[in-house]
Amino acid sequence: MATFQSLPGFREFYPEDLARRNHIFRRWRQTAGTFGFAEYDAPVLEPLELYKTKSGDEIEAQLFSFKDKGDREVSLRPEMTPTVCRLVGAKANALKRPIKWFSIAEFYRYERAQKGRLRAFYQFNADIFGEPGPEAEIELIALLVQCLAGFGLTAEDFYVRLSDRDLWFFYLEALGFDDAQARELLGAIDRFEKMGDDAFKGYVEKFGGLTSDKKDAVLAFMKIRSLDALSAAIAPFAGEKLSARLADWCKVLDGLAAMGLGDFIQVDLSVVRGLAYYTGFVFEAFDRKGDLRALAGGGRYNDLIKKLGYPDLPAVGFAIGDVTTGLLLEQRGLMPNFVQAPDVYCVIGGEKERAAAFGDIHAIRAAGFRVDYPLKEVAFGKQFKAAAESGAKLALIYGADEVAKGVVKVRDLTERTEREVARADAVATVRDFFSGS
RNA sequence: GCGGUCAUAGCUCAGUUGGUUAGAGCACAAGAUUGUGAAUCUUGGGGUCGCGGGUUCGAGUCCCGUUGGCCGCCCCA
Repeated sequence: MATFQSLPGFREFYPEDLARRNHIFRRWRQTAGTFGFAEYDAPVLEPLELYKTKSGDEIEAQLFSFKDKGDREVSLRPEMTPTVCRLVGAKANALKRPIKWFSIAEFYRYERAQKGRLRAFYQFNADIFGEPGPEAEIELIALLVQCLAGFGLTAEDFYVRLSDRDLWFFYLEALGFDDAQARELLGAIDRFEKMGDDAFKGYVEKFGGLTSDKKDAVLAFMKIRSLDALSAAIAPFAGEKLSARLADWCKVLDGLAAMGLGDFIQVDLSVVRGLAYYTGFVFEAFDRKGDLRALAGGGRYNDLIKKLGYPDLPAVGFAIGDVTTGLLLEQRGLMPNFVQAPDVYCVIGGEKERAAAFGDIHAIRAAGFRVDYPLKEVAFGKQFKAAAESGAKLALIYGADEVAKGVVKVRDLTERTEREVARADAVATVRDFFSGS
């Protein structure tokens, strides 16, 4: 038994695992490119203060934080948002708007690992800065959908729940709650799906009770699942603010529908997101079966960049995790089986023939084809077996007879046919074979 | 941080009321087989039975602790 293990919640990527990870990353990167997002990267290690400023001192319990040799308080990054806010904030006045950026990076959180949730994981992050209108939400939610649909997932497999913290605050204010009460209630709503009525215990303890008619009003708002129901619910409090907000909602839903993505979107006011810094639209992606935790989450955070000490810059963004995405793709049979098959496998008679084969092997590789061959002298029978098992389409046979004649035997491993070609034509023969197939 | 549950070969697992030197299949390697394909047969390497302690003449098996995995709670950027 091995003496050393990887740390809890950390993964090791054997070649097959890395092939799956790369498949996910490749699709994300390609999709973000088609949406006109530019890729960036940033340090893995950051000053601890960056996260405390953004999320409060309590966050330290969830961080991989420590003191470095220069006595600096540092932390491995638990998320990208503060970092990207710094990058954008530092050059806020020099960057062309809208700023559309994405990254694929590893993050670290000191928490108990569970299904779909590890201590080290990758996220695709996408953000739009400098656009206060709902057009940014359309663009980002469309990107989110395509980052999952690109794997072959459909509206049967996952959906995006869309909600709005601004509307919640308007509504709760109209019901007579102050700001502190409203924030506590949003926390309760966030937990309600899991805990039921117990979710309101914290509020009752803090503010000494919740009348049943007000609680019913909150629950009713939370159960809203359509735009019609939403506009009906806020109609009694109609005002300029609310009608403008409703217009934003129409814009987002109409825009996504015009892109053909209507089936992926579900109005769902029970989504509020745990974090306090979200300021408007918030959204989360889930699998339809509902046996996985969230696939992705995001929303608008217009005040955060200013809070970190930079110019006032509106922002909206989301992140998709690699763990849950991978689980869903496995569940739906959408994770391809990756085999590292060579294009060509060389069968080599003996040490004398090896030199001749080496010349061709290198030339064919230089021409861009994947070539493999046995490193040691092996019986012919074994080599043919190895050639078949390798998954190569073509075998090149360098036996004593062929080398003496100045030819190489080319065997089509699928058709089980073979012919001899002049050694000088070996590269051209391989190229022709693969350009024709 | 809390609770439940599990841990035997690279993988899946068997291992009797505690009893000799811990097994099988798959995988890997060698041979049968020095010129043609996923077969077959033979053979081999691989285990401090997660780790530490205890009970016992004797522990993979029973007890305690610990580490790790999985599931749930807290949290979820």
